[in-house]
Amino acid sequence: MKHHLIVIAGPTAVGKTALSIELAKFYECPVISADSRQFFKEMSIGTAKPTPEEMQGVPHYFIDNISIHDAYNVGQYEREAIDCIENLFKTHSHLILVGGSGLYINAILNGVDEFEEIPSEIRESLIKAYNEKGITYLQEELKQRDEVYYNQVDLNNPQRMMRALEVCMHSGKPYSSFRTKEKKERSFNTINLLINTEREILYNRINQRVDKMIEDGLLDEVKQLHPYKQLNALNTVGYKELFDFLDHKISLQQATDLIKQNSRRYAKRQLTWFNHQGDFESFASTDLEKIKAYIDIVIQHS
RNA sequence: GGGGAUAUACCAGAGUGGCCAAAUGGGACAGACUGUAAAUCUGUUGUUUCGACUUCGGAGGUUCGAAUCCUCCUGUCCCCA
Repeated sequence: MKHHLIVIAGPTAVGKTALSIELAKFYECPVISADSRQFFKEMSIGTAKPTPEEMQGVPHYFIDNISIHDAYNVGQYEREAIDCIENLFKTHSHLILVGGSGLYINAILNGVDEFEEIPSEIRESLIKAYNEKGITYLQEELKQRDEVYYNQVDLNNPQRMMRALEVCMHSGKPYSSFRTKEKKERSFNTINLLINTEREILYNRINQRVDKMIEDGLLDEVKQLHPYKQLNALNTVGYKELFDFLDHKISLQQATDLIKQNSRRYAKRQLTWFNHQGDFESFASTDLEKIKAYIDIVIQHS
């Protein structure tokens, strides 16, 4: 019988974590995280990482596995997580994948294309050139090196164009030639669940959770990380706003209001992703019994 | 009690006779997404059967034409008493 990866996706603060732990206890299996910010051991309160008490003894993978000073990316995550999953399936028939990072979940479900690691100097020189010559430089370079992708990308998005350019420059081949977008075959089945709720309820949950984070000492956590605020890992909702407070740019009240607002927007982006990029069965986070029933049916039919 | 200022779309705020359904910013809503992804980027935001129609505190007036000028009313703010 084929193994089953139960995938729990959904917007921030819907209750994915609690649900995943409930299911993990029921199926007696570990949880694998697909949350691009809970990887970092230095970030806990602001990422709503489950505490040891909340985990209730359920083993979790890809939480606290790296440092904010490490370079990390989806490709690496895919390789490591697939390894981890295949290993765990040797001793488990079910596994739970939970997280809100659409791209990372997609890497597990479908895989990302293979790219070589790009030396960081290439990116640095691109950033420098972009800062000096503006976005038209990136557009023109890209048109030269990869007209196919040039016609696909959002030409206003410097991040996307820089990534494409660094691949072109390093490999000598167009970025688009690597983008096969082929779905990878996996050795296990997946059961894709989207946890969602009414917008108003979700927003209330977000607002309350932000207040709770502040009560739980988010500001202290952020103070510790303040010296490293330029690191990419810390370009994160809940952190960047409080850095601005620590830098006397805004008040604490403004910062918490902004965290709430940016979290709401993040949630919306997540929903857009899951609604348009994947094939998920929707549930409310409180539908534990319905979810189990659904999982059973899917397993029986596989 | 006297004097002055102000009233614009969800909010802030431009516009001071026609080029105004009304700049800009914010918010909200919607979308894109393959190594920064909690990131990065985009679109819409009076109604509409897309021809038009109703808007700029309220009521009148001037004008070919008003968010813009005049009169009165209402609200808000400031100064003097």
